[in-house]
Amino acid sequence: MHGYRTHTCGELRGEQAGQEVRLSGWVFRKRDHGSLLFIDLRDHYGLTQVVVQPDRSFFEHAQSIRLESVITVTGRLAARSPETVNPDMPTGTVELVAESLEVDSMADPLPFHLSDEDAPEDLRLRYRFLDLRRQELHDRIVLRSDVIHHIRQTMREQGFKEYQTPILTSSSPEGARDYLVPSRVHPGKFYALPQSPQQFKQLLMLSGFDRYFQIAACFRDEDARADRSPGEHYQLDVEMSFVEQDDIFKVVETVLHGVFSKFATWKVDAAPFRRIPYREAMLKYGSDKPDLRIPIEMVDVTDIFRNSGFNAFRAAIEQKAVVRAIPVKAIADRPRSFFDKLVEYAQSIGAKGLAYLVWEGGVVKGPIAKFLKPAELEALRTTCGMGEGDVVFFMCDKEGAVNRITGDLRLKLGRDLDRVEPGIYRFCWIVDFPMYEFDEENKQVMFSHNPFSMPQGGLKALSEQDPLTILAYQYDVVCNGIELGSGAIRNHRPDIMMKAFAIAGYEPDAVERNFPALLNAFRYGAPPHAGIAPGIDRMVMMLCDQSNIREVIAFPMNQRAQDLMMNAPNEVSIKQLRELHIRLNLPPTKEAPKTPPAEPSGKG
RNA sequence: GGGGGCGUAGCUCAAUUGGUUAGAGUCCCAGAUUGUCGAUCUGGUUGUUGCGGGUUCGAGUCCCGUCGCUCCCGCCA
Repeated sequence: MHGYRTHTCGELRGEQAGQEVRLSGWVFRKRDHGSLLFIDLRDHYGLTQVVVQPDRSFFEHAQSIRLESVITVTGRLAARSPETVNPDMPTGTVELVAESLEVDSMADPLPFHLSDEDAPEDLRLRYRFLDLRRQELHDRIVLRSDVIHHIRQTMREQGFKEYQTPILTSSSPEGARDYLVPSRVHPGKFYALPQSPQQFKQLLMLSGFDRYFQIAACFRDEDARADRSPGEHYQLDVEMSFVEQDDIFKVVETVLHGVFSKFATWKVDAAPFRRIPYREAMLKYGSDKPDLRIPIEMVDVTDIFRNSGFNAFRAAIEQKAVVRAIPVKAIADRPRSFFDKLVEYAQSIGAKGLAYLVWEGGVVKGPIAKFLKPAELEALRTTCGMGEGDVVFFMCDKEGAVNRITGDLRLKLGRDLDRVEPGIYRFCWIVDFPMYEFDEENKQVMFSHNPFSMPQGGLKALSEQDPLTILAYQYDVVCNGIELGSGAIRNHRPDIMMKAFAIAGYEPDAVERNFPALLNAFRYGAPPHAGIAPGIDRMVMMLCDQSNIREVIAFPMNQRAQDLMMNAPNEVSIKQLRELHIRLNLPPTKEAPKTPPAEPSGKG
């Protein structure tokens, strides 16, 4: 007989009754009847009830075993009598009658209950190895593994091969903050962890590999959010040669539709996913990652208000403000407090105000109705599709502010009115992103996305158009209001790239210096290529219907980018620092600002 | 860097308007208990109310500061 187990804790059924079996696992629950002891034994696969009879020599020892200790039990598998069957357990028709019992590892009392959902998160993170024993989290990590496996399989089936790329590479000036790794051999020089394998995957295309994918670790030193883990995250990194945008879309639609259909119970939008130009998304949804489950679409009504009697809007429009309508069906019967609170909320997120009109009882009511002529009201009614009982809210401000605030209000209305379509994943592509945007802070034109994207119209557009009107072959895939991934048709022409960077204020030698490999490679025969990188963590998060990304990562860092279990980051020895030619220059600590800075030591 | 929320026993929570010695469940410890499956019953231990200061006759409660966690903004080509 095997030393630890003949079966797992999840597989025994009535058919094996009478057999001699051995199980190993954790003591999940104990029910001590004094002259009879039940132990629910748990492993990765399930739960099996062990019975210890009072005449066994190890009975008292078994009574004293603490929860979560690891034991090995040998005995005869017995069918339970009908009245003692537990229909809630897959193994509920049998139990293991212990003939011998070995404690492999006695557990200390736990810092929190494994059954308890509400343990404080810092405690869960510090004892993540315990937290991971909890069924829900355990299942999510298993699901993550299954999702990744399925993705690899689907990509292989579509003709892709997985290639690895370096983790220690060089820092590049664009994008997020880099994680840096000092070089011992080259004093004063640093490696950077890749923010993504962007340049490597493009180089693989230049090397002729044609169809690349990788479940790639990406490292960005940026602050966390609920859906953004600090430190590292994983992407399904994809790159293809000799393709057009639609080829990328088709591959991604196959993967995403496949994964979401296989692993989720919700319905999934059929491919091809809806395509929405960036400008249209910003107007209709106030966002470049619209939640299409909410049946509210904004409408531009600037022209109707341009010459109206509502002076507040008219004056603002003269100062280049726009007016957007948020039409909402069937809420005229809401109490006054509903509207007051919404106005208050709008102001709290930066709105100057929130006007609205109510179509009720055959007339138009609301704070601004008296300023508008019948023809203007009629125009608003038809433009916004208003009927009896409907309400339209108006927001007037500069376009950026209007988009941000109406986009926020749309999400809030959808949630508060319970109008988010349940049980479905609504996918879309956002396409035609602008190539550049104007950076108000530095008063200059900058890339709005990936600088390696191909501008629509190529060199001609770069030479002749106002940069802010140039679109890029740049696209995002979005699901239920969450950006799952971003990609682009790459710019494989050095001449176009130099021009594109020049517009964003980069001298040619600066471009050469920052991207030497890629630019150089482009001069030796570069295939047109394109790619994308959907986020794995976010995918799994959505499949589990979790709002926090830490819930789908086995060993996540906390919001301040600390691993509380491993105590990372931590101090290193002076010897290590000396080898790296590094001397610390620490800021004064906050607790004791008056004490002089400690000797730059870093012991540990 | 900025804003919001939270912080009471190992864990989950309670504590009237600022008013007695801060309670309950769970865990843990001891005992009882032969069919439970969140077993049950009896008894017991467990507190710098995050920390520091202030107001007050009196602070878990009010005020100020600070620390920690978290959500958001900035940031995330």
